[in-house]
Amino acid sequence: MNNASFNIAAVERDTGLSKDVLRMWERRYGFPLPSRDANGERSYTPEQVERLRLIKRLMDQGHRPGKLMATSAEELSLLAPRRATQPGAQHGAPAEDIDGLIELIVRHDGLAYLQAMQQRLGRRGLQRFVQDTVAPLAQRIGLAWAEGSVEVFEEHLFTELTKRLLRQAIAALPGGSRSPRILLTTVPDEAHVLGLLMVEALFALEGAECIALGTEMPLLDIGRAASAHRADIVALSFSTAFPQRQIPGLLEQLRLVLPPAVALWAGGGGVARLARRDDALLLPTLDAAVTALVDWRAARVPATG
Amino acid sequence: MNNASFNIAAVERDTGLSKDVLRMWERRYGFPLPSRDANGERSYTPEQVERLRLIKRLMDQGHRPGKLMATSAEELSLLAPRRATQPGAQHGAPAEDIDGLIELIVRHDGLAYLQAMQQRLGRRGLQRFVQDTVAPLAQRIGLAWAEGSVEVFEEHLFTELTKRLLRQAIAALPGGSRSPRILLTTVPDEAHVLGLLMVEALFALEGAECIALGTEMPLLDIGRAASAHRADIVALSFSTAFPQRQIPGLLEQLRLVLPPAVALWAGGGGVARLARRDDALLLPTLDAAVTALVDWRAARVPATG
DNA sequence: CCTCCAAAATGTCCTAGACAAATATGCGAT
DNA sequence: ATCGCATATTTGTCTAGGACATTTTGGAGG
Repeated sequence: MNNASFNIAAVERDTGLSKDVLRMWERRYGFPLPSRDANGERSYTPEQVERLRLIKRLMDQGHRPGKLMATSAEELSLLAPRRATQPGAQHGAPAEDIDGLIELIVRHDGLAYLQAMQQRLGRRGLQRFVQDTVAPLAQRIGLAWAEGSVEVFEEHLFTELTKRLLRQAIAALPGGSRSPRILLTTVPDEAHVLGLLMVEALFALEGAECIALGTEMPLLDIGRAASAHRADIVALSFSTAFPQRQIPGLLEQLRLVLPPAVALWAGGGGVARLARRDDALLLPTLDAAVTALVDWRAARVPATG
Repeated sequence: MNNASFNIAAVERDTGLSKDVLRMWERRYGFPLPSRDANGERSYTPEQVERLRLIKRLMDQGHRPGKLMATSAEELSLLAPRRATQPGAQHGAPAEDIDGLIELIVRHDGLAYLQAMQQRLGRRGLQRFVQDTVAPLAQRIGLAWAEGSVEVFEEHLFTELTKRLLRQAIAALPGGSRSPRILLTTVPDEAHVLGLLMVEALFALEGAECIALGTEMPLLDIGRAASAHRADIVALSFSTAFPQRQIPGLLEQLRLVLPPAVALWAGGGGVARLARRDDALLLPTLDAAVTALVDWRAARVPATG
């Protein structure tokens, strides 16, 4: 029923592992060992792709490839997340509430999920909704995906529905027109948008002027956009899934293409473990982001006129 | 002011040209010829990156790299789009109206754009708004980008604002619950979502049950999502920017992982030049998509009960 | 228990060759 | 002249294996 075969480009597409890595693993660990097609090119089975996706998931949790390659399929599926959940930021809704929402997602009941969320939003107001419900929910879904208890398409469904909720809520706010003017986006290869939306909601609640440019903006274009929109601040979001090692280089490079007067803020779970820097302000939590906005305003002599 | 340098990975990120291609061009055409850093690794200047982006843009319009490499910067910037605008689908709003909307975008006046669009939506209704305004506007922006008269970040702004409008309009519709159940998504590397939203709006207007899963779903997950949601149809969208040569292989492969009873529809400008196939229904226009939905319903014996 | 250093593990870059697929070109026939 | 077809060229992607910077682990010594 499922005798598809994958060439190396298709495997790269579906696993996110580069061709270089796939070939290197084959050389070093003997896995995956694809058969060859008529042209002598690698041809992977769906089972190999499946195993690679599992391995990728476990690696994102801190496991090392060398060990994983030597592990049998059954043992792999038993491996729990290695890195402890950071216990911070657990204020907010009780865990059962969040679990109930996740339950609706994995039952694929989008309608019920939307209704439940709508209700929470109405009851708590946007600010607390974002901080108490959306943020922990997103974190929990990410964790559940890492454990394997939530499928990729279920995470996509969650993201899509939640995006819609937040966008609607933001649209309902009076358009912020107080300074600062904040440009929101992500770098290429960072497609996660929820973090950006959460912070946009909070900034908009504070009356800041948010310019949301979606995700995956090339660095040179971020620089141009900042100039064109006369932004005071460029705010980037990095999810925990984004390769951390790349972030310092990206910030450094972006700083070089950005007008010096424009502040560079980087937020999201991806920057939590990074060291403080001169060229960018790191905002690992939503609270930190709001504080930064307040501080920014305080630092400016209020032009009362 | 802008003395950043790009390693080959950064160039790949920002231009979309693979490392293989960059090295091959260097070997064959002598451009780009990056300097080397202390480790002997390629180091590109911002000017080279800029020129590569221009070349990529022109190639997407049908120019050949061999010619472009030999052309001077000034000559390059004069090159017009080579492929004629497909003159079809030009019914709808008069060109000046559309140009006016684009004018608002390149002035970076998001608020005015939203208001103008909101007004059009109210006046014409969602269906005509999508077909007469959003579709030609998207096409025109794509063309303008290809010409170089619209920047990447301006296109992002347009997409972002228009997405919000369409999402809001769709959310305001009564949730469709008539069959068929249609799962909407795109394949990995296809991040364009506007086409998907336009067709979602039209399908939702017809009362179909749309399950939007966002973009870039790995093929294996599309198969699982279709089963989990008991979808009747999987609808994919391919923008004109998506490499056409890859589409047939993707459809073939997806067909293999999809339950046989599930129909596979592929729409968007990317499929316009493709030959008819057995394994998937090609829907190059929005009209074709709506027709396909009507036909699908007609083909089923209406369960009147 | 902590700190520091060596060793191992890992990813990314490198060169250079081969070849299939897409596209252009030229030729003969209508 | 124009159409169709065969040949030539152009182009992208794959292959192999080597090198090395960086990160992580593990052990020795304080």
